[in-house]
Amino acid sequence: MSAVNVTDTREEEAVVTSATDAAVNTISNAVSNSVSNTAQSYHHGDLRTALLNAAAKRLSEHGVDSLSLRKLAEDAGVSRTAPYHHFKDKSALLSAIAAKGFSDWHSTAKRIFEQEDKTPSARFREFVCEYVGYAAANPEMYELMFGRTIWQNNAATGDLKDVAFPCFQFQVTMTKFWQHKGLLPDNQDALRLAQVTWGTLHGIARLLIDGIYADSSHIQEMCDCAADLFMQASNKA
Amino acid sequence: MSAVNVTDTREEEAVVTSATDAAVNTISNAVSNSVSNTAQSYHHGDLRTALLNAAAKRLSEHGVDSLSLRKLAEDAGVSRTAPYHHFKDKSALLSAIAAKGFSDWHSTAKRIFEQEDKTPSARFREFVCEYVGYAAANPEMYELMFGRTIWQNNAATGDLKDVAFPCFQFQVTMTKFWQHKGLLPDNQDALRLAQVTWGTLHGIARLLIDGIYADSSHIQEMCDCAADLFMQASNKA
DNA sequence: AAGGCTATGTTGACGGTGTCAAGATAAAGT
DNA sequence: ACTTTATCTTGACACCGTCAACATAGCCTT
Repeated sequence: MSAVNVTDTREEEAVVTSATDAAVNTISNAVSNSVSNTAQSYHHGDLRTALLNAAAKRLSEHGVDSLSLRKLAEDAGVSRTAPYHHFKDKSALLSAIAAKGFSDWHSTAKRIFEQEDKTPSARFREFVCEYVGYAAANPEMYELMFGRTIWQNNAATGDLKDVAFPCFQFQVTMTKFWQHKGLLPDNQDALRLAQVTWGTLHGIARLLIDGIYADSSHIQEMCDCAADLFMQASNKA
Repeated sequence: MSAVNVTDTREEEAVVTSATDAAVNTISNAVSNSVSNTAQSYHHGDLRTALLNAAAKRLSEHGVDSLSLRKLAEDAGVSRTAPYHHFKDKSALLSAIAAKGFSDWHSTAKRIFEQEDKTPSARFREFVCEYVGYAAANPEMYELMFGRTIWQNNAATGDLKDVAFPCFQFQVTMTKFWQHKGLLPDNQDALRLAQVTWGTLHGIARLLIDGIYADSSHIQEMCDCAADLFMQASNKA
């Protein structure tokens, strides 16, 4: 890799190596960053989104635990502390990724919910399957979105809350609709019911993701069982 | 604390400090370890359980994220790598703590389930509340037991699985009983139903612990709602 | 009892992490 | 043109898990 003769001082060697890395990474930036193709020397241009992209990639490929600011900085061809000019700390960066996840899921949920050509019952069932399916298909993203990493100690960013809360609210909206349509019992408070139904999906998703006493070959059956259970409950009320 | 004059070599200072710590911790060991009360110089005596105790304490007080082998070793008055003679790695130590948690919970579940003087319905409701209550009261332990830290990549120790699986199995046993008593729908496979009911409790617990759109002041209502839902479902079947 | 085996404890070292402080550079506003 | 501000840099610090090599002490065999 390096043609530099080995010196006895480690500092010099380190400097040379890092300079080489920087050059390599600048090239890879030009390739992956479809915007600018001339090598930018000092300022990156759009480091924030570059970091988020690199993070999303690493997240899906190597899991949330392998996300380090240093690696992301290296991916973006930038020094280790550069990210701090765009994110307060690691948690803030993770929050930003999760925010995109919530935004995406919110859209998906809306799309499913608003399919006028299907019966409410069919949509309800589809929603259940899609929810658990999304979690099982994107375990790392799901883990990040709903894991304690982001939410513990009220560490969630304001930005994150702004995106996540409407997503939660939508769950209540749907619950009310399903209650109205007789798919869910009408004798329960909508908020509580939303928490419980969502809790069920969340719980199933986590048991699947963590591989605790449930495996992905039974997703369909578990979803059907859950949907049946809820819809059966409505017949009594 | 130390009357030793400050020397210019850090190594000496470090040695002195660690020796002092060892003495202090030996005393505290004698207090908490009811077995031996004479100061042991080199060998700890029962480091394994001392580590587990220290871990349990740190876990409940400062959370699972603050658990480091180095701190635990220091708590036990022992050098940083000593724990490796009792646990393969950090994950193994965490597994051992979680195993105790499963064992404890298994006992609690059994006790609730086997109260002959109460109706099955009352016991079911109590079980739901106790489950969520336990999780909310011991969030860090619950997080450790059911979090991905231990289970990801099939990293769970054989010992852990040996304790956890009977715990899971018991959930199925109870489910069958409740189905038989007409508290849960009889037209569903017991395993699936166990996964779904447990998933519900698990999901509610996690939403509460992580503070996601649910807070602990509504535990009772949420548990009642969940119990109602399940029991209502049985009336149709 | 002597000697060796094994369990247990020790320091040293390595590579990894998040984060702060202080300085360098370039862009943007005056 | 000068200054301010945003961005990026290296240096440093305190942690972390873990391996390797060595020290000690208890136990077991002869």
